[in-house]
Amino acid sequence: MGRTLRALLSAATVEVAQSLLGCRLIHESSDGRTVGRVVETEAYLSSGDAASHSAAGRTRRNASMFLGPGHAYVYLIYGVHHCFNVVTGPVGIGEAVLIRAIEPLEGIDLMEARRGTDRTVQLGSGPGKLVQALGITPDCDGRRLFRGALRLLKPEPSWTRPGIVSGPRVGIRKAAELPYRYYHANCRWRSK
DNA sequence: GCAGGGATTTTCT
DNA sequence: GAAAATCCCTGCG
Repeated sequence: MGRTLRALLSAATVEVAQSLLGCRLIHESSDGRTVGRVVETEAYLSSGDAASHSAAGRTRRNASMFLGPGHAYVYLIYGVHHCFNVVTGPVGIGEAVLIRAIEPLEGIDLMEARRGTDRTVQLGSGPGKLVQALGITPDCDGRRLFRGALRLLKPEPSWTRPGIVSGPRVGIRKAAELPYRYYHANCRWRSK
């Protein structure tokens, strides 16, 4: 047996960002069940990372980043969209992995209805898009991801991981040179 | 196909 | 006042 999900999420954040690739993100809502496979992530650290929301300390908005491994951090971006992160690092430290893209696996009809498109490739190819497709809402912020309506699962044992590529993070100016974005090579589901 | 701009809230300077 | 871990629509070719 490999590591438990709990152990996997307790590793160093840049390692978790890579281990999360291939994991499944499941949301059971009153509308139905949707499942996506994580294919693109970004790590945000607690020190030496000016782009991290935790860089200036704890605020009401980023409080969930400090709750410890396996919590959800959901925040509003550009006043319009929400982004979903998996909190990492010890309690009180303030690190997280932004989920930037998923491959739709189950509940694709529901995802298309939520997104208002029948273009399956665009259901999860961006951090705001996947939040909308999975029906993740701000009240998911701070919740634990090991059980409950919104949860993470490790990849199926039969699943084989494609090669992992890293590069600069997207949409930031500070610390933009740090190669903390990870994604599967040759993956049609990642963001553009 | 690609560039440009609007939406709209929180945070920091 | 401006930037921000974004997305979508428009106009133009």
